[in-house]
Amino acid sequence: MPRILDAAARDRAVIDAAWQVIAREGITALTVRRVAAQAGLAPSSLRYTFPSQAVVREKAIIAVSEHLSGRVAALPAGLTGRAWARAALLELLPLDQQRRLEMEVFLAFGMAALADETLQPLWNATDAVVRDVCARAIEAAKGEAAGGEAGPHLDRLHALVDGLAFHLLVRPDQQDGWAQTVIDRELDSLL
Amino acid sequence: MPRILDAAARDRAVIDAAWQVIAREGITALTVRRVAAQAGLAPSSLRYTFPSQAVVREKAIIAVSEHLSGRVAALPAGLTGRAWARAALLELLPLDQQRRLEMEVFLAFGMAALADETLQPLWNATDAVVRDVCARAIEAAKGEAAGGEAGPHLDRLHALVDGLAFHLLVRPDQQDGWAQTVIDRELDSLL
DNA sequence: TTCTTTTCCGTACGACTGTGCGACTAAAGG
DNA sequence: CCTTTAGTCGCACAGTCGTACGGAAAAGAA
Repeated sequence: MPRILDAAARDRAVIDAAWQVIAREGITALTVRRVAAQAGLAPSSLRYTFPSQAVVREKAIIAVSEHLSGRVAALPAGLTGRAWARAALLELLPLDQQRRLEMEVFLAFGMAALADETLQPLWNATDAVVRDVCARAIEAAKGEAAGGEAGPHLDRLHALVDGLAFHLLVRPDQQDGWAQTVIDRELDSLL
Repeated sequence: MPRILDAAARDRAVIDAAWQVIAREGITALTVRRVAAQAGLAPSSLRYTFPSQAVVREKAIIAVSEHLSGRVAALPAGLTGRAWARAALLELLPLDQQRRLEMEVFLAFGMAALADETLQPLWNATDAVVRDVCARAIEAAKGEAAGGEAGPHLDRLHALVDGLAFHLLVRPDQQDGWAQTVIDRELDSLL
């Protein structure tokens, strides 16, 4: 067995290349050849671990949900209650380059999934991660006295978070603290 | 001068075809050949009035802003204050097939414009229409006593409207009055 | 009728796409 | 040394893309 390939590292490199291509050229440009070029591979080499374009798409969107839930799980253990809610929700917004990349891929696939039903289960799973973070943020912010009808609050917060993410991507000429302020007011309104 | 072409009717037909293609197959499939087929034209005939793919894209996104502002302007004249604000904001949500089509095209171009800077001025103009409707809704809901700092409220409402639109597209399995309820609560919170 | 102008469309070209296939290379076991 | 095997990659095929070009068709003007 020669030249053992670190499959996980290869996956990470290719997925990162796919994200870069999506962010720079749009999801239309997510082609085997472009991803391979971005990753520094020959297209035929890329196909050794990603046998088809569909696999590239699938792993790229799955990686978004893994990154999101991983980052929320890695929040400082000391955070509780409203502080945790605030920090968790901010992990869902494109407030730095890394989060911007993730949200760009997330929303691009969300629109793509509208027309490509093979993408829907994967994207819905990622969407469910976001929704779950929102739900836990509501619980945390409300304190122990939770329960009741979380439906309207959750729908509203979830829509607001995705709307904020979209606006931060598409209208980056905002002053810095804007989105945080909106989140803070939303948390206030929960009480 | 033979066979006089109704340029406006042709434009409408082609733009509608482009919208249908985007809604059914995604913005990746917005090709000259597919739009022509959807419009019942030969690709070469389409190019007589739409000389390039870029023109198709441009007219398709411009038409969104025209439809949106036209529909808001056509609201019953009797509506004022909060009732007008509610009705105007609901025109920005995909609550029927026509509005769904418009918002699907609007958001698809919004993501596409992230990677195609030639699309940005046109999409920003459409975004400005949405934002203007939000601003006027805030004024109307607040009553005559307007002025002051509309900034945070506007940013928040605008993000909420686009987030609601996105969620209605992508998670259509909601009970009916959900989005209206969210809008009503948002209008309440303005007072 | 013939002309003239507008509209339509068939055809072709080069570029790019996803994918299949087979040859090649490099390293570990014998 | 040779063999085996995981990994790399060149090449080719068929399909689609945007676009250019030139001729056919249609209808009012003469």
